[in-house]
Amino acid sequence: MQNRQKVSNAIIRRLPRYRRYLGYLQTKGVKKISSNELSELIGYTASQIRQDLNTFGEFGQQGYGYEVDKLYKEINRILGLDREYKTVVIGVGNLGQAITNYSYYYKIGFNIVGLFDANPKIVGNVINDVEVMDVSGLEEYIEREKIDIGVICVNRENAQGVADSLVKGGVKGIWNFAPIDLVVPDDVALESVHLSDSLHALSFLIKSKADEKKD
Amino acid sequence: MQNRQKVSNAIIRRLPRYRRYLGYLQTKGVKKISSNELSELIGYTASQIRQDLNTFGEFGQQGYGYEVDKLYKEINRILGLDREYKTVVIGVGNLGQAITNYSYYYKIGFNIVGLFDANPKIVGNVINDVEVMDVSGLEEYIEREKIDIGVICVNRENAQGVADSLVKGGVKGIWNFAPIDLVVPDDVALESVHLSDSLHALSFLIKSKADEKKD
DNA sequence: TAGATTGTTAATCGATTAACAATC
DNA sequence: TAGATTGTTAATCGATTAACAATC
Repeated sequence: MQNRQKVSNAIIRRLPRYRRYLGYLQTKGVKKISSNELSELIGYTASQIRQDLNTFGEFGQQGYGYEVDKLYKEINRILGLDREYKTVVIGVGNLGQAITNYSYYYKIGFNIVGLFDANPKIVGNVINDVEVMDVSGLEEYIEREKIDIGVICVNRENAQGVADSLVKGGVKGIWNFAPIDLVVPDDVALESVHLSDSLHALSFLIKSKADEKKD
Repeated sequence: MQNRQKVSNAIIRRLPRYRRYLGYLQTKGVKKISSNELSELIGYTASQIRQDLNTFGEFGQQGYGYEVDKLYKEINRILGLDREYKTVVIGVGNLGQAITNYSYYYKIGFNIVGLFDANPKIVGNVINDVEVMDVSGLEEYIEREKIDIGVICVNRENAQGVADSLVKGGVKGIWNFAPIDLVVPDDVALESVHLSDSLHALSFLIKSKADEKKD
């Protein structure tokens, strides 16, 4: 119904940030906010904020501003956070466990119902009440349990294979932490967190700032 | 010397990706590559690749292409990966430990020399041969040991305080994993990994793809 | 009503792509 | 030399910002 014209990536990346600030305003008890006030807080121009929001509907009131509670709810709905997602994590090493615990702690609808690993020493362990299963049964499990999201925390070499199993099993989205660009069909959502890319960008920024000082 | 005109964020984000693919080509024994071939592999247009590279110098040879080894080295240099960084991690919970181990494993110059936590039960533990210190001594340690990078893995509430200590101690860059937009002076590099933002973007993408199917 | 602020169109800016001359 | 491919300028595209009419 909403996105007849595709939403640009730039807007998609700003949406979760709007959500964060609106959540913060809620805890502060703020009831209404204008695009100008929000601009000061979040750092985008007021114009951009109004443009962004109007991509999805008319949430404000002329001469008044936006109701914080209402806007927060709308953005949750736009982001698809008004429902629950059955989630599995594949690869229960350090990062996998951290993500599992993180998601467990921060979860707002991302229920980790299954854990998978290839290491027989780890299979059978229980983390946050969920038993670690052998990765060989992944595809069948995804299909049977109608899993929505797979979180890939295995190494680079095994990541594409795991992604293939997830796709065959029928997941709707993949959250990838392996340092590789996965190939998935067009109807499967893919979001990758490339930690090393991020660290290398930091390194570049450090170098740039050092160079600036030399001027 | 290099960036008289500021390098756009879009380019900065592509640089680590060039590095990844060039590293891959190296392991495959590929000696030379043209912007067209690289385009096919990495998914950027050949034109964009040439534009990006020429921001930093002339690395190719007309009529021939680019030498993989040389280009890889150049990009490492551009990214600032031709040196070592003394790094500390603050907050040794699940995520902090995962990042510590990850960095330890993937390190190419990011040496984790110090770990800090506020929890007395964790202080004194040893992880990868590094002892966990009390966060109260952070600033003094940063200054004394001339630490380059601080990795923030504490919760939202304590993140800005830790960042302030890091800045006062004199770090050059901060890698932040807390779900908050930190404020740091202009001469300190800041790179944040907002895991929940990333997960929410995934949620949005899943919803978008579901909506597309309804057409 | 007058003042404020949105929703939306128009103008600007920056990034990407195309084209081609330079040159290996 | 001829063919290939870079380096670089020009054209296009898309995203951001400015402006303002609509309206609460």
